[in-house]
Amino acid sequence: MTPQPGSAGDVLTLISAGSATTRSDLARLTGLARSTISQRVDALIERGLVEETESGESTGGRPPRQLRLHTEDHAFAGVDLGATHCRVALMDISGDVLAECEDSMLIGEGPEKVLAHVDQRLDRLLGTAGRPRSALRAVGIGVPGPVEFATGRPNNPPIMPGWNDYPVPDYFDGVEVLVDNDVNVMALGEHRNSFADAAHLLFVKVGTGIGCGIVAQGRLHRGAQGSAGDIGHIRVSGHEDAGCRCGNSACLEAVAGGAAIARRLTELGLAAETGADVVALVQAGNTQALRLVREAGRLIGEVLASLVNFFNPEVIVIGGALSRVHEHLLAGIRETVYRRSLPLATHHLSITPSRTGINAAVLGAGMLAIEHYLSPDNINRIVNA
Amino acid sequence: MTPQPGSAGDVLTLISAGSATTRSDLARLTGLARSTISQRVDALIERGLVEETESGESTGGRPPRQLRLHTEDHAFAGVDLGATHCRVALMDISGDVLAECEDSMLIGEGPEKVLAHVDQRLDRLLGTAGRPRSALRAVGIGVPGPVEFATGRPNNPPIMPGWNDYPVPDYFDGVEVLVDNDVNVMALGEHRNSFADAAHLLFVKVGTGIGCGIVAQGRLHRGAQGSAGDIGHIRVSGHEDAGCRCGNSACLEAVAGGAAIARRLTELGLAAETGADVVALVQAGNTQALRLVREAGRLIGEVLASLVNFFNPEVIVIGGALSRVHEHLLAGIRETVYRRSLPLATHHLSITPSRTGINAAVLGAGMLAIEHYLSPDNINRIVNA
DNA sequence: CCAACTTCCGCCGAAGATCGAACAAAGCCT
DNA sequence: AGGCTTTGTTCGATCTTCGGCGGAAGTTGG
Repeated sequence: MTPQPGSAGDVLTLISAGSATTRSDLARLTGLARSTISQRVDALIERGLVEETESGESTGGRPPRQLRLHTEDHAFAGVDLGATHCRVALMDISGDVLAECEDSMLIGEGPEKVLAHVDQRLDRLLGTAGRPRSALRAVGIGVPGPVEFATGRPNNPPIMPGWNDYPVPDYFDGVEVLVDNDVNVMALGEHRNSFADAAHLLFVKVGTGIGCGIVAQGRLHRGAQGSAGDIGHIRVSGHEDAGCRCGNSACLEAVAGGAAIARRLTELGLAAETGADVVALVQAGNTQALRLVREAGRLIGEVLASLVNFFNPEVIVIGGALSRVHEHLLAGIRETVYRRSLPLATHHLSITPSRTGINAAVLGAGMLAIEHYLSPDNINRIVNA
Repeated sequence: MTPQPGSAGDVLTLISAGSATTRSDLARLTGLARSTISQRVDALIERGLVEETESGESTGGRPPRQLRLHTEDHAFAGVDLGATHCRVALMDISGDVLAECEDSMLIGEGPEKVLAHVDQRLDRLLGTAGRPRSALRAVGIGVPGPVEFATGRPNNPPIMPGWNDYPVPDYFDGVEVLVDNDVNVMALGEHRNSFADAAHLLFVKVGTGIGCGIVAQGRLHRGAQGSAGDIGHIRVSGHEDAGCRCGNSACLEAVAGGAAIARRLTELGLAAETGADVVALVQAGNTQALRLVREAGRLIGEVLASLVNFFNPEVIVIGGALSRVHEHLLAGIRETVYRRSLPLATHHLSITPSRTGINAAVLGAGMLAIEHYLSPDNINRIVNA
């Protein structure tokens, strides 16, 4: 047994969160002696996890030496797998993107083909960024379906033929792989990049379908079976005629999802198949499409009103393909939520479009990887190795 | 500054959770050396927090000395304040009830009167249990309205005139006081006493109104403004004519709460004013009442179906006055939830009546107090004092 | 019944970790 | 220039933890 750890991990957590940028900060925040802090910081610097930059501003005395995560030597990746696309971003340990790429790709081709594609892209991005493969510490992957997070196995995903129960992390070796639902990683990405102060956040993805990622107490809530946030099949009133692929009727997704709007537009004689087509029509100023999007917003708002009463989040972020026309979507959502939710819950609630936009998923997947690597347990393991 | 804490709190947490009953258990679970554990346990014993009982079963060698929380010397109280009643339970540090009492009492009489009543009852119970007032370490109070938990001030409670913003903890001195919504403490009580293994639990109280307590990751989720779980004002479809006191229509509470059922029965010519009257009619075998309760179950189930998709709990517990006729209520709830929620979410979901019944709130309020006192930070403070 | 074995637990020296004080460094202020 | 303030390092004292040893207290097997 090694003697006594000495938890350098807690110190690193404060540095990575940006709560502390100097040794003095750390001493104040942890209550430990300055000498102890220095010792721990030295250990982190020696392991290449932290670096000193030039001196900062003096506050009347000796200027403090700034500390930050050592952004060389390590790399992390976020992978966003959609039904028809694959985006990969290589990041340094602070979450900054070093290189990224996007391809169209069919997830239905099965795990081996898709993951081989991902692996190849990882190598290319590492080359672009000039880092060796050995620098890659962890990879986060968001997939369009339910996943058993602990094992990284998709759990009966409806639109991922061939992936059921496939152990994704086993495909890669020498690097830790975390797999989660795409909406969850989008919620994480948006929270960490834009709303890190919010304790409770909902990320609503409105695309072909509708899903929701939940951040509670700053952490992802996945639920008992990892199926939390599946709001696409919540019933909305007054649409009993709308059948859904899940077998029920009046599901939110079946009346307000991108596919549903496209279908309605088709019935009206307009050419629309996907959410993207709907967006194009709205951007072209088509009033029918605009009306339907706003109406979809109201329906989504009806469901969100319930969830606001139940969950009482601080922020609701609207993302996904249809959020490109978020003015109209948000108008409908806000209108309904503020009318139907309790004042106490809505008083400080803000409902905003995604700031990270199309990057929400890759960023979130990368954060999943980085936070896993920076967890105090893992860092103590590294420092005491 | 004191030298170095030495976190005895973590050890105590394991003992109080029942995860460890011997020094060896603790060494195995924490990974610390046996000698270190012994030292910490000694400190806890010296402070009167832990006691040794007689030896346990041998497993082939010297039998271990059993450890448990020292149940003398400390006392905690749980208080359940309702609109018309006051229940107080005195507990030892392990959560066992030493003495309890119940009175009718009108919360509308205002905080001074009500809290004086509570204080007097506390003294009486302490006398019954033969413990001095100084043994009382913390008190948890559940109140029928929203509370700012951090400060213990009710937040515009609709049925607690005179209590708005009243600093409840300040009324008591020499003892820590935690105030929370009654549904939250009921959820905590049910979780800790009956479903401690469940990570995510919902407690639905069906009484005059309808509310929900949320346990996520084993901890209460209160939401951003402390208003989480307010499901009584979620809209249900097909009841737009039912006006609610909140100003909206078709609220769950306005169509499925005890008061709403009573009103419907009155319209049918039956004498019923409160939820208790409804229960009496059902127990007397009245088929109209029975039908309405079952129908209320279906409406509640409709809302819960949405929440199951969203939150994915392991357990839903049904409590409150109407759960006395839970067979009929549950039938309606189960029927709807299993039909309307996704299979992945319902597969391992159990929906059960409250096991702690009328005691849920006092027990939960007491647990709130005990867990506050046993939090590692607090224990380390005590041990290093 | 006794010896060997297993498990539990306290004692103690050694190895770390942490602290606090003293000191050096590096800027600001007068 | 000299004092003040804040930062960071060095160093001995103190505290915590470790791990080995031996005694305690059972079980198992002959």
